[in-house]
Amino acid sequence: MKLSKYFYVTLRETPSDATMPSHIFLMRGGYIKPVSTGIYSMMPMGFRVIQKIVNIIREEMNKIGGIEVDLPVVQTAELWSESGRYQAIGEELLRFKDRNNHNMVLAMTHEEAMTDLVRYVLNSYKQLPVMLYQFKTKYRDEARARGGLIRVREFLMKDAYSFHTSQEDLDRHYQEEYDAYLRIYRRVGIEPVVVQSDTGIMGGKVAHEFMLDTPNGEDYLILCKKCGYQANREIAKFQRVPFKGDENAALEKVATPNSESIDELTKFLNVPAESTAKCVFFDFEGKLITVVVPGNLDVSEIKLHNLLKAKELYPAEDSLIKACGMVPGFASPINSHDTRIIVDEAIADSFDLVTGANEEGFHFKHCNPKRDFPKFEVADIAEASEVCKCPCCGELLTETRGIEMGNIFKLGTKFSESMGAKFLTAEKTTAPAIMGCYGIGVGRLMASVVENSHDDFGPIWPKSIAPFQVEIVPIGKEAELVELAEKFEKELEAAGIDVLVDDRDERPGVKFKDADLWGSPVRIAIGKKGLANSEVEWKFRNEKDFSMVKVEDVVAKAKAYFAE
RNA sequence: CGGGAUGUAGCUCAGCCUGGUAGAGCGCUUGAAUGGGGUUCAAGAGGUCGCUGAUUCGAAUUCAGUCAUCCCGACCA
Repeated sequence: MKLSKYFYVTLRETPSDATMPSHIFLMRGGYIKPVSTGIYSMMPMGFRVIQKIVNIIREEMNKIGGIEVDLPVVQTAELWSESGRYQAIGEELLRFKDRNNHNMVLAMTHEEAMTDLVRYVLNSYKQLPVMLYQFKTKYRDEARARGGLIRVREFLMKDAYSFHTSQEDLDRHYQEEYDAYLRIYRRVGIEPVVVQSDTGIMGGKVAHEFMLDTPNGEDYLILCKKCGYQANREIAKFQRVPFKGDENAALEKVATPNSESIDELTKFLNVPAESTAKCVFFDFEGKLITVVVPGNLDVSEIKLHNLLKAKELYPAEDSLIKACGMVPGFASPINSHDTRIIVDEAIADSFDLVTGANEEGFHFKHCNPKRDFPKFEVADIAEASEVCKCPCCGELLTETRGIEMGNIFKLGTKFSESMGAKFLTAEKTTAPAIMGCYGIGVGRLMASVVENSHDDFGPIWPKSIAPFQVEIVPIGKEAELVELAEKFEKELEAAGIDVLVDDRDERPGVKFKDADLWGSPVRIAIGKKGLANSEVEWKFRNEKDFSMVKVEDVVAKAKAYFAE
């Protein structure tokens, strides 16, 4: 490809609204063009990368028996009502009416449509297992799109769905998907961190997320460096270390003026945070939920969501807290009423705690929850952090941040049951198919690769997905330079290598800066000086220095490098 | 949905406080010199200052509303 005939743009300056490296370089290199919040056009440079990622994923899906299909984005509300998700999902699902006034949605995922397809065909256990997948646009009306392609509203996703006759067969295939995912990420140069994750609106029990470990990540990950326990912080478990002082000491009210926060309280009383019981309040369907966790930990709202099976959960207003007999800032379940009390496991086994007295400016010392609290439930409700111990081996946990590049779920029969994707077993009984689903956001993966691999000048693409694998840069416009560039272009393309020739009448500096933004693994500069010795300059994008290569060796060297 | 900020040339921004003929750099067009990390010179093209309304003799500038975009938080298969 000759650059003079291509459709491209590069930006000299960083767009004012971009902060993440992937966003900056995808904009500056002319890979993407914003159209609206979280909605982007793919320009030719970006589309080339997307297509290469798609091909890698397709190869790996086919390897494990996947069969490609293509389902619609525009779907009826009726279909989503069958699974219950038309009602269960909030504003993230974009709803609208067609000209006949029918309620419609833009699909944010395809479990319903895929289950609908399978039930149309499925009769017998002999047809299972089957795994269907597609590359399809999803629309999610995100409350807050951000970070270029990291979190968008419209995006291309590879979504796969498997259907099985038994849990064992799902387990077997789930492992195949897991392994295929590892191969996919490694082929684009990323070693993912795989964590246990929440199943959210998908339902199901087991799920894993494939994360890029990066300080720019939106998700928090809890890792054990010793035994390998890895989980999304949302659901991470940890060993409780109950605080145990004097079990029999009587409640004692102490004045704690201006000590509304745990920080102020522990300083005032000179006690450790883990010896305090912190109350956090939520409004669940109009009723007050009182959650009690150790003062050094936070409540995991996801764990609470799952425990309550809540669709919506909000922080409680002070008026609601007071109506139940508690005083914000000085609260505890002691003497409260009309509230469901959920106590973290650590608190349930602790005693001699400091907690609120439900009176402005006062706390209780020596609180023993089992003795002093009204009836309460015990649950794993606190959020894991770096002060917590591994649930498996007891080692101190570490925390890092990640970008979710993909996920896999064991769905079970949530959709097949509700939508009637059933089959006749060998025993002549009817059973719903057992399902799994597996997703990869293609654009987010492209951005993740840039986050993972770039320098101050642009992306450093792996050769598997670089828009062009070789960029040829003639320095000057003498006929012999141009002719040699064309010769290289023809011969390399004949060898199946993607080549970009910068045939513009531009200064070398301009060409090199642009080449860095396009990140080809190999750059070949053809200059008069080198040509005097029949040599050209060969430079790897990920190395600082270049080497001189004889003109006659260039094509063979490139072939060898890209054959690796 | 809360909090903060920004909308002026293709891009990055100044001008606004204190109202009076629309600015710079880069990019683009033409010409010339140059030619190994965004070179230089000359001549040009390009903007109803996000939109609507109000105040005023006069609004990019003041006021009100509205739309859009970004950042932080909430939310997020």
